Amino acid sequence: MKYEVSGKDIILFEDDLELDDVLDTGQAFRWNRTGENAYFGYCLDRPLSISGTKGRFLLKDTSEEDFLNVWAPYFDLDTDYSALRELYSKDPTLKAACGFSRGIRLLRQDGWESLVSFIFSSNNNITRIKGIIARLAEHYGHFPTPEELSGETVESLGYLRSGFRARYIIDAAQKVASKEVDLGLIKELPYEQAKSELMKITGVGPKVADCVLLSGFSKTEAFPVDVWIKRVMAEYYPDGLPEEFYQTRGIAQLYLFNYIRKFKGEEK
DNA sequence: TTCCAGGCGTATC
DNA sequence: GATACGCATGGA
Repeated sequence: MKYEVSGKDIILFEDDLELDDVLDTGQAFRWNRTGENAYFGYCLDRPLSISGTKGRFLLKDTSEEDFLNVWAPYFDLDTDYSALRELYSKDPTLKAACGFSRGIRLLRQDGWESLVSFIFSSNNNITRIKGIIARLAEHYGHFPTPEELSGETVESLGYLRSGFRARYIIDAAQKVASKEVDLGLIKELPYEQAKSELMKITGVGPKVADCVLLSGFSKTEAFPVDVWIKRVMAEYYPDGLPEEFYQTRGIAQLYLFNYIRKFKGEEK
């Protein structure tokens, strides 16, 4: 990880990163494009303006402490994505996907924020998901805690216009606040058990659970299967993904998802 | 008007 | 355990 401190800014040097590939592809829903290769957004309640491309990035008005404690983990800067792409390139489809969007990384988000976000993602589109989460954070003046949300009702959440998902969010907040679903424990549990725990929440099925485990709990074995990935699997992997990718197949999924959606999606 | 959006819960077999 | 269907909302 290479970086320089420049006054109140951080200059980051990272070849395996493009902001459009990580902040605008449905991994996280709290980033808005402010210009070419420039975004403003949040990790929980920590704001950031970030811009740059082709190996050089500017993180504005932050501190070295926040960079090392918040943003370096968030952008997964300790993981060697060149090595991962080299591994994936043993497979022709993944090789094409890796070449298509080289700037992809896994965003390691907060577990609770990730859980809320992906519950809202169910049978929804990215624009609306972002709108719902923006209204939620604006309403509270910060990203609400499980305790705060557990006191809400379907009626009191009406302003979100989140439809049938409102009751799912309340159920999630209540179970997390009461530790019926212990997010601290989920971090420690192996993938399969962690998935079962999350699925105790109404509105969390296999796909949402995998998204949350991948993004919110760094379980890279989690492999979210949505309609797009179903198409990839049917067309390219009728016998399943090669076993050698199992441990990091969630990251492989990010490349495949972006590839099929942006590239194959045009053909429809 | 109809269809769809990074699914899930429920009923039914 | 597999399959069909409804679900709130809003954009195309």
